[in-house]
Amino acid sequence: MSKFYVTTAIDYPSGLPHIGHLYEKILADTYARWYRLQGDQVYFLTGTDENGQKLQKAARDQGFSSVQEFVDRNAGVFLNLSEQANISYSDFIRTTEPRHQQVVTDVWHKLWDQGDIYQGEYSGSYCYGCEQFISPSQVLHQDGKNICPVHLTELTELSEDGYYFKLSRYQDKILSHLTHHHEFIFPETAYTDILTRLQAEPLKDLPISRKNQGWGIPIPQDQNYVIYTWFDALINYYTPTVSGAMPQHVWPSDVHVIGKDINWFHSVVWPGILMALNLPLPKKIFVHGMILDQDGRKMSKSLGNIICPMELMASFPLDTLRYIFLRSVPSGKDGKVSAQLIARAHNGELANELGNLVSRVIKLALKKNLAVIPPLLMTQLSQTNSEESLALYQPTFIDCCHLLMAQYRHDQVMNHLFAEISELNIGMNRIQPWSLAESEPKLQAVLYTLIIRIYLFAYFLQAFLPDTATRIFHVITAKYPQNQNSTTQVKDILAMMTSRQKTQDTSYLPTFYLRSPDPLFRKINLESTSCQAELNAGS
RNA sequence: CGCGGGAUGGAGAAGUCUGGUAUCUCGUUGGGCUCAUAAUCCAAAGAUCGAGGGUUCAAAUCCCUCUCCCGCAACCA
Repeated sequence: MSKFYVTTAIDYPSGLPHIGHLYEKILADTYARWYRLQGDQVYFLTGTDENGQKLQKAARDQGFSSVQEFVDRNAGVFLNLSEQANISYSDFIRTTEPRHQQVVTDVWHKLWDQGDIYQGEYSGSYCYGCEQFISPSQVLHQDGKNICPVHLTELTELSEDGYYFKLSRYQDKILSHLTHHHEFIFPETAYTDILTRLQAEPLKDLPISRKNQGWGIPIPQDQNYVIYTWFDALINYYTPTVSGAMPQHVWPSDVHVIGKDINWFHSVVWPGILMALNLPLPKKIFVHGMILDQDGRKMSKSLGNIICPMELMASFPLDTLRYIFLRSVPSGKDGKVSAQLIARAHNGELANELGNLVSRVIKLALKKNLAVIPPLLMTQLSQTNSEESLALYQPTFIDCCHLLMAQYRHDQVMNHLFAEISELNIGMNRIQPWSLAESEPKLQAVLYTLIIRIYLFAYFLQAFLPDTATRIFHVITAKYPQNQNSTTQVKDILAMMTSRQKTQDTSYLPTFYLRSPDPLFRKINLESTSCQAELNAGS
């Protein structure tokens, strides 16, 4: 049994969750569920990034006297998002927790002792209004002056003492790791992006301290400073593996699921820190795309096209949202999402194709007095197979899914899975089992084939649409020849099917018990459907 | 000349590396079936593959130029 450690980025709770937060959690959750299904020991970390001056400022602006109180409240909102979305995380980390502060402090000591952290002077454009240095990329230029993008006032050129992480020392190692591990960053575009930037100019050391204004993790030997948020935030992935929440061997992580705006930190800065600590690097940085609005524009407050995840979840079943995020948004690329697109997929692909297939198969069986369907002899089953080309099972199917999941192409796995549904609908129309008499063995053979394939489909669907899978299992239950638990049984069946397909042995196949189904997906009225957020946008 | 991605039937995408009758989904139109959630199945119509030029027997695909859209640009997290 192997382990699988997946993380999301930790959310910065200065504001409310947006649709990207939900998307990222659903992605990570799907991989967690997938590997759990394979029997792996899965660790799934998500959480909140609670340090930084921006939070302190947000708390003050919103009239909170205590930053901690503000942070507690907002972290609760994000925790609630994960709960509402049924995210199967195993640990929720908050960077203000003592366990994290302890690990960060230890890391600081180690890096300081070995000379990877040093004191230096930082100079840049400082804004007294923001009480911080403004990044050169954000500074506005007007009449030869540097202007603060927030306050629109002139910036002051200042220099102050601070602490630096010697990132430059690891330039060659990072570059070498990237060139030798093409698979380190997915997708390709995110990989080349980082690589070209790394090759373009030498790495600069990273300033990792800020003036202590009463919020943040203090620098152990210098209480005048706190640790720069990014430096402590990245370490969150490592924290649970040394603070006892997870076994130590869980590190290195198998995948960090992140958005592209923070790719640099995860693909360059984080490896640098880990190299300095002499720790193995994550196996993969999975950079997902952005959720865009119907017109392909980034959602932003100024455009007024924000879709609130909570309202989305109130308007649509969770599995419908997962379906859109996992299938319609291509893995590693941007994708468009709108209430209309969601409703269309819900009614078409989910209700009409999947929901209706389950319904028509079961109702047909019940009508033919076959509420209990035992497996037939293989000669009878394979007759259906050869004459009507409706196979009991396709051996390449599973290998294909595994391969694609390992390549983080969950969207293509969804395509493969739902191709099953299409094939079964087509096969059923071709064979027309409703015209067969109850007494004909062929009827039972066709129904058995249809049902076992829906059953296996539902088994894999558990990673993607867990609620739907559960409801399919509710109407199709399987009883196995030996009394083993069903999870391992399905894996056994698959193995058996692969190895025994050409033999006559069907003794390992389960008997299916059917129950009259409620609709898996109720239709959504396209006209009346819209999210409150979209109404607000006035579109 | 900062870096990168994109432009393909009405809509959304695949194909581009490794040139060779342009594919899929939705939508539209016609037909079939009646087991099913007015569902499903079959078929048809519809694209000079962003613009221009070049290489080639042959270009969505390779080369050059241009236009438009979108990200990123490391001390904001």
